[in-house]
Amino acid sequence: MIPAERQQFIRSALDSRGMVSIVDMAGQLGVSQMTVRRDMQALEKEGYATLVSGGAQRTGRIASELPQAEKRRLQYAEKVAIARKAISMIRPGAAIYFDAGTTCLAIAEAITARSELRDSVLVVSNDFTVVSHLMHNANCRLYHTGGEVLRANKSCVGEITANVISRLNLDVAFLSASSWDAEWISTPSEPKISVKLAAAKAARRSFLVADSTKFGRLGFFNIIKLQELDGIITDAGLPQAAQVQLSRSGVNLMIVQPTSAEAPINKEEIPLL
Amino acid sequence: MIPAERQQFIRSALDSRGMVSIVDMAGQLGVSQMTVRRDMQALEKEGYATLVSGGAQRTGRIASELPQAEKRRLQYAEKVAIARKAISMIRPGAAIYFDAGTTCLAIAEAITARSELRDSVLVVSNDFTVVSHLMHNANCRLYHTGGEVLRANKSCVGEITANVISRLNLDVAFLSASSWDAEWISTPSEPKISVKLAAAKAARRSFLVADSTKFGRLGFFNIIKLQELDGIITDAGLPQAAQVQLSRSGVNLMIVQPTSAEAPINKEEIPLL
DNA sequence: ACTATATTGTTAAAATTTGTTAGAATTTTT
DNA sequence: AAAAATTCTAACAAATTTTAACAATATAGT
Repeated sequence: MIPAERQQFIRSALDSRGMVSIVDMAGQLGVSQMTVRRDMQALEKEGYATLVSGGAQRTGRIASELPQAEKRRLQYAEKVAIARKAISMIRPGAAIYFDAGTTCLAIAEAITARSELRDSVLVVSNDFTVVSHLMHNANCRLYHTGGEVLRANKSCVGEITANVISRLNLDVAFLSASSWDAEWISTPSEPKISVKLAAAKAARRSFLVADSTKFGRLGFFNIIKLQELDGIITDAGLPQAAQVQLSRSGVNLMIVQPTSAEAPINKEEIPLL
Repeated sequence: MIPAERQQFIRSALDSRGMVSIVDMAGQLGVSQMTVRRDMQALEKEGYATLVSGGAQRTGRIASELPQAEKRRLQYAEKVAIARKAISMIRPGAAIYFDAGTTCLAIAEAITARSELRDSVLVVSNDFTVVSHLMHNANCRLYHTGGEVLRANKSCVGEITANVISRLNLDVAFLSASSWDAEWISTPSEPKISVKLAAAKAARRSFLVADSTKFGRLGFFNIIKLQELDGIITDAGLPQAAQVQLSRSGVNLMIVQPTSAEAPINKEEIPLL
């Protein structure tokens, strides 16, 4: 990966998140923090970002749009850690399905940081944000599932979506979930069921990727049993009791530790009048 | 492999990725890094790229974003006029297909300006920009066709796309074209053929919407005869001879007059997210 | 076939980029 | 306010990339 590429990655992260930390970028890009710092200095010189303690901030944006609290709520660090683990399941040239959601988006972003994967994989997704990201930041073969557009999710669901997926042969599918417990992945939304089922069936291996805050929540419809998946990737926030119970019931539980610190600390924002 | 061929390979890699590394290209092309470097120097001399550490970067535009925005400004008044006419073919509650392209985007924009249509119609499209616009600015039922993502167009094409469309019942389809003449709509891109054919077949009525500058251009593949469509909506720039010839051959030709009011002012960018 | 010209590969030194460290400065916690 | 943790700076070593010169190979013209 050449310097210009790395800086482009930081620019794109900056665009979608407003600010990024040095530790985070260094982890995702696999380079030293010093290198990231120097890249950010370059971005500052060209006026794209300004350095703040621990990272950089996109210029011409009000920080209160993406405050620290928001980021915590989104469990960003956990998602990056989950993404890092998920990436290790992917070999160059693999055919991958990404379910809708920010966790899967984090995996897609991680892919674009790896030049050996970025252009060799084949990606299918029902999520517009994921497809958009890969459309701009990778050169892999890329498919959208199509289907009925769900505005809230920026994704597609329903029979058409499931039908398209069911005709594919995939190496690995990453499923997201807004609710899961010791036994099931569930959802409140009926048309998502067939989509996730189709993806799990179409892929040789499928994994649930979901941060621990989603655990214990209950959707009205049960989708698939955890045992039927090839693994669950989640963070260490999962209660000890649940970890034991899941492991015992034969689930391949992968717990990741969010190493990279959170976003750079926000200096007090001066409200412009 | 001759030098010109190699440089073309690098050019196209540069087109789709914005930047490429020397090591990458040397590996893919099976030549020494020095040779790739010299090729890139040649590309730099002709102004196609600039050398950066470790590789080369496409000059000008950032990651293929300008072409789309640029296109949008082209023939803008004509497209708005065409859109106005197209809108008159749509009744509230209609099921509509929009082909890819800025002309169809203009129609979609026109729909969101009509409250009696905006939330009652059902829209299907293979264009991400069209879907994104309606996702944000309307509340209608909305479907994306899915399929293989064509980065240059921000749209989907291919067998999957055509197959999804073929299972629909549509009231009206608006087809775009980058090239058409007195007899045929044509395209240089093979996977677009089946998509347009499927849309024309799935819809009770289908129209070609294309500004007159596209007339007389020739794509390698002929797609569909103009007589098979229910109408052509184009602007008054179409040569008089062509107008006569088309009308005589039984084509329902609709000529619109772009008003000067529709000046191509800085139209805001549609967020693709 | 033979020479002239252009293209490609190889190498070594120069320049740049990157990683590592240790101490200074800053921010956060106690 | 002091202590602890983190982040920044600067300097140097290590790795990579660039440059430039030359040898090897290919191509074109006579």
